[in-house]
Amino acid sequence: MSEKSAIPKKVIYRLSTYYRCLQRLAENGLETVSSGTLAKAAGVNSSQLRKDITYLGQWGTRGLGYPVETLMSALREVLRQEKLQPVILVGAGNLGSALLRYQGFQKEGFEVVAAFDSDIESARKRGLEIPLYSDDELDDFLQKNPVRLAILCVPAEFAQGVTNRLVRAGVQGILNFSPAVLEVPKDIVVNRVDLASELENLSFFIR
Amino acid sequence: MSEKSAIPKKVIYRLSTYYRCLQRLAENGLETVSSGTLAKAAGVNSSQLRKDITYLGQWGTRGLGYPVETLMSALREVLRQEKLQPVILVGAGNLGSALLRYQGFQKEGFEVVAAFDSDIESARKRGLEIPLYSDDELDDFLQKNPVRLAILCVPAEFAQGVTNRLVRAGVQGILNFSPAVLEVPKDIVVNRVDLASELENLSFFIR
DNA sequence: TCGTGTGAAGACGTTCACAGCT
DNA sequence: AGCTGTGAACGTCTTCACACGA
Repeated sequence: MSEKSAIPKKVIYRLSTYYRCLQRLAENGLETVSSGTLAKAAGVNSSQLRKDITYLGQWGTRGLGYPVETLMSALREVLRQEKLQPVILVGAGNLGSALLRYQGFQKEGFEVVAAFDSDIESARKRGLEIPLYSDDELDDFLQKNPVRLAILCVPAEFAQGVTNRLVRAGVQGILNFSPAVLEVPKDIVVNRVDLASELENLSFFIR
Repeated sequence: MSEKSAIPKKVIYRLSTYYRCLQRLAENGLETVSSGTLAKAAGVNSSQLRKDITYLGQWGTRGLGYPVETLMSALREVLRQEKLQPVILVGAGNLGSALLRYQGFQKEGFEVVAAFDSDIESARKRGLEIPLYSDDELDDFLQKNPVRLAILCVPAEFAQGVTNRLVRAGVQGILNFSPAVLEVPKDIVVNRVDLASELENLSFFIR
């Protein structure tokens, strides 16, 4: 994990949640909000929320609460939502093309600029609107268009190989949807999302 | 969270990972594996792995390691992978229908038995092969087909309402893809997967 | 000697409780 | 009085280090 910032990963996730809650409050015309109110909306303890927010500096007014707009722009800055971030997606199979059709990333400030697949013909058949390239063109593409974030949806057995190429080409963050555990240099960040594990986990905890 | 079991949530996630790593090892004909080897494959510390495994009982042989097959069946039992689990999906919009096309849940022992959407006509146009119903039929369906797990992909503003109906109809675990924070009775388990937050998080930690 | 199982230590994250500002 | 900011207490998770069995 990068040593640049002292904000823990868990806090960053919560800050995203706070931001979304603030958006709703702002839509309702609210101008200030107390830690208690915002905490309830975000499903956390109010002192945790206060502590999380002090990572951004001191924005609150004692006796009053936090100014909604100011807090939101502080969050946007920390979360790098200020500008559109380009992202590539590797592995346009079932899950990959599913994610491409899903427009949620775009809405949150990310633009998927290209997709790569080893079997470009099958991938084409899925009728996607994003520029689609063969795996072989990955290195070329990244040389011409430096992109720092990649979404990885290839089968587990290819995940490490593709990862190595991504890292060599300068990608610094990988959102890994394959069930594989990736080995990367320690300045590269990997977030794994394992959909099957999430269901498995639920299935364990119900009764 | 259910009090039935003393195994922490984080451990359950790791057990899923160990299981997948063991599958690979078993394919290669390995019969026993040491904590060190398996830990490396799973990307964790070896004493953590040993501690996690003792939640299942004592399966290892000192000086030798763990018997691969035995350990796998112990894991299958704990993770409830023994039998196919029925699941419903609510919200067949962009993300929902994307997940339906993705066959990964099926592969891991879950069967999506039905999908629900408020706008059944638009949803039909997406050409899905799973039985598709209107939201109104949710309660009826669950009365006739008790299902304990639901995947929730509706927009944030409808998430709490749908959740309430799911809970009333007997659903006990919800995999929540909407960015909303859900309020549920404490015997109901919710796992949230927020795709945009995952990218945001990466984007924060790179440099 | 090799590798598990585990108490103890340490790191990390959360909650409490209250001083101090408005 | 209301609410933030924060040290201190508490709890949880991870790692260490070593006794003990094969």
